[in-house]
Order: sequence, then C-alpha cells, then structure tokens
Amino acid sequence: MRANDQTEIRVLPLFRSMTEDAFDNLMRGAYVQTFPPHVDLIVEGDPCDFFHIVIEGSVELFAAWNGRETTMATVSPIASFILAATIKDAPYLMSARTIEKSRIVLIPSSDVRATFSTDLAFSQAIVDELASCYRTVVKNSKDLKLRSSVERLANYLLRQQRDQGNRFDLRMEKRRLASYLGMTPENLSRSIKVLRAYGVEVDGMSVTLTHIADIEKLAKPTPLIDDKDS
Amino acid sequence: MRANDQTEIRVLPLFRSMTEDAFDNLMRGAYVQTFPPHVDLIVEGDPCDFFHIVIEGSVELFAAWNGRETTMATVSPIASFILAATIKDAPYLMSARTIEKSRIVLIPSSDVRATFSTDLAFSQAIVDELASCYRTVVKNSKDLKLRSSVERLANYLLRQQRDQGNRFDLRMEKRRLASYLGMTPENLSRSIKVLRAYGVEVDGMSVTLTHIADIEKLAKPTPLIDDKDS
DNA sequence: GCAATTGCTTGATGTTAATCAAGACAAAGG
DNA sequence: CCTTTGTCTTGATTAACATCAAGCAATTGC
Repeated sequence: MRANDQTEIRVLPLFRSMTEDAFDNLMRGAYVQTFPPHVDLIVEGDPCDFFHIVIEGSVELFAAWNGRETTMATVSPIASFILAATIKDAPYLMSARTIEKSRIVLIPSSDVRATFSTDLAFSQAIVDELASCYRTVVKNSKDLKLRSSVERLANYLLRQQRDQGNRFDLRMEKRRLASYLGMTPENLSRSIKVLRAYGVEVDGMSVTLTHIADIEKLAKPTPLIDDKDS
Repeated sequence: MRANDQTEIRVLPLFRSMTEDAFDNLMRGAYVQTFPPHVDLIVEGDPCDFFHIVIEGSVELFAAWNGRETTMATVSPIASFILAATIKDAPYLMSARTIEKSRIVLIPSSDVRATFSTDLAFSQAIVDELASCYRTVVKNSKDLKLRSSVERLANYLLRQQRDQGNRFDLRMEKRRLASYLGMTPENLSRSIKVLRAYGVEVDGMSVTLTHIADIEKLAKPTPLIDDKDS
C-alpha cells in the first residue's frame, strides 16, 4: 500500500480521530488493489473477510433473491462499505461489483474489530458512521414506502440538483438508477417523460432542471427523507 | 425510577457490559413513565431529547409524508428505540406511539452521549446495537424491493412460525401489519386468502400453518433477509 | 338492549407499474 | 467497414396493487 493511499483514506471521519499509531497499525495488514469494471468484489452470504474502502472509481451494492436483483446503493470515493458486517463478523447482506475501473483498499475485518475493541476514538467514529448509515437506509425505506415511482424520481433529481447544480450528470446508467429507485428501466423512461412537463430535460446522461419550483411542487422534498444528514 | 425497572433494563446488551458506576450514573437522569394506548411519544422531525426503552406494552414506529403514513416497526419489551438519532443528536426520522398501555424508560439523550464518549464498553455495545439495527433495515429494504406482497406476507408468517410455533397470534392489528408489509388492509385480506391454498388458516388474530413445506416453497425464505441475526 | 363505532372482508373498478415485443441508437470488436 | 452487443425508448398488453363502496361481525358506549 502506497503512502499516498494512506493519506487519502486518513481523512475519512472513520479514521480522522485515531492516533497515528493505531492508524499505522491498522494499515499494516491493509492492501490496495485495482479492479477492472464489472468485477464482483463480494457476494452476499459470504463471510466478511475484508472491510472495503473505495478510493477511485465506483462500486455498486446490490442484492438478489429468487432470480431478481436490485441495486441498493452506489459507493463513490472516498467512502467505505460493509462496515456493519465487518463489526458483527456476519455474512455480507449485499453483493458488490465495480462499475468502472476502481481502486479499493482492503482491510482484514479481524484487524478492524481488534482495533475497535481497544481504541475509544475509533469505536466512537464507528458509532457515528453506523448511525449515519442506519439513518440513510431508514430514509430510503420511507422513500420506497411513501412515494410513487415518479415521486421518487423527482426527489432523486432534486437531490442531485442540490449537490451538483441545475445542470448535472446522472452518475450511473439508467438501468441502474431504475433499479436503485425500485422500478424497471421502461418505467424510468416513462417517468422521465412525465417529468418533462415539470421542466426536466434529459439528454443521455445529462439532466437540466429548468423549473425547480414546479418539480418541487410535485416532489415535495423533506429533510426527513432527502437530506444527507439531519 | 424503581430499582426494579433498573434491573430489568440492565440485562439489555446495550447496558450489560457497563460498569455498575457508569450504569448508575446514566440512570440518575432517567425516569419511567406509563402511557395509555394510542399516545404519541415522539414526532418525526422533533429534536431528539430522550432515548427510549420499552419495558412493558408495545410501541409503533411510523413515518408520514404528504398525507400518507406507514408503519416502520413495532417495538416490544425489552428493547430500545431511536438510538441513532440520540447518538447523532439529530431530529427523529420516525414518529412513535403506544399501541397498548406501555411503560417506557426515558433517558436524556445528552446523558447517553456523555456516557458513550467516555465509556469504551458502552461505546462498543452501541456499535453492536447500531450494526444490528442497520442490518435489520437493510433486510427490510431487500424484502420490500425483491418480493411481491404475497411473498412478503408468506415470509412474515414463516418468521412468526419460527419464533412462536405452528400456531401463533398476530401480535398486531391487521391494518398495522398491512402497513408494515407495505400494502393496504384490503390487499392483506386478499393475500391471506391466497395463502389458504398453502395451508394458512387465519381466525381473527390467531394463525395456524398446517403445511409449512408448501408455504416455504412459495416464500423461499433466506437467512439474508429473514433471519434475525446472521 | 340498541345505536354507534371500528376493524375486517368482499366485490367492482381504476391506477400504477411490470412484462413482452420491437425498433433506434451508440459503443465495442472483429 | 460491418456485425455484435447492450442500452434506451416506445407501444401494447398484462399483472399487481390501490381505491371506492358496501356489508358484516365484534366491540363500545349509552
């Protein structure tokens, strides 16, 4: 693992408050690997051997059952995934695959657990991270259960607009977005068409929102579902 | 707060590994209250003032948006709720109301945060609890996104069967169960009727599963969605 | 005892979303 | 270059689910 990679992930809230010693020690067993696009990193049900951090590229978390598959989240640099499985030493609940060429840090799960059982600062950082993850998934559930597919799309676009401005790129393929939003690709296409009347212009991956007020009237965004933290 | 109540909640994994001193200290600011049925305990969006523990009765966690409402979970003794909001000092994401007459322990959130910032054992217990909560919600999302409403009901019944035996009581009203499972009461009625062909007999709140193998063939339960821990 | 209420069920109907099928388009590879 | 492949879109159809309306116990309150 290059020193460069270490300084990159050092800034993560998870690691920021650790002592230099504890961090170095944790990094001793870690290594970095670059994966091509569309490579399976982990499979749901497998025992959790490594804690993962994406430092380049992007990773899709997905789940499957009975021949069906759904996208649960996409992870972009710099962020970690499957912390909960690592902590509990439990099987992965989700599978992960690279979307594009990705650089991933792998830390043996047992090292993470060992560190967290002695280091108060690290343990507190983990609490904070897990609490955030939990709240994100709860918001996601509310989105799914309380909103129609067009409403979910409208709110998704508004969230992107808030983070990236009135003109932005969908950061994933439409089929993946559809799955993430809990609908079929065909339905996403039609939902986009519905939103044209609300000033949504989509050209390939590029989206422009021309009448924010209109789409907000439809989407009715709320911090309790759509804000990152709160 | 009665000494009796303290010994009751002391057995919670959250508190079990704390020192006597730390626990007593945390309990100093806590108090117990008994609420009648159908009383609102917390409202989503409100600042998180208290960490809650149910020691008698039961509590419904629900969320609302745009005039719609959905049941997110029910909490039965002895268990806590809204730990994540407490830790993050963030607004509640869910509302809570008593289902029946309930005895609830209220611990000031600031006390919980103060304790967790100095006590390694407590902080680790919180990590474990949050990781479990997170995995529960992820399983819930998978259930919602990957299964039809009949499949969700079938798996719900199998989970109850696993915990309570072949003959068991629905522990909540059907309207609440319907909402929890992400469907309307009418649809739950019809789903139950569909499952009659698979050996599901429902009489009021009492359920009997006469052909487990049949319903399992339909429900296809998996530990990665349906097990409590794993 | 008898309204009045509440929760559940059923049927009819409407809406939403999934599926099936086909074609347009673009990127990738020989 | 042309085929191949995959994605996206569109239309037609079907399936799943929600809504509306009515009726039926069972309970509650007077």
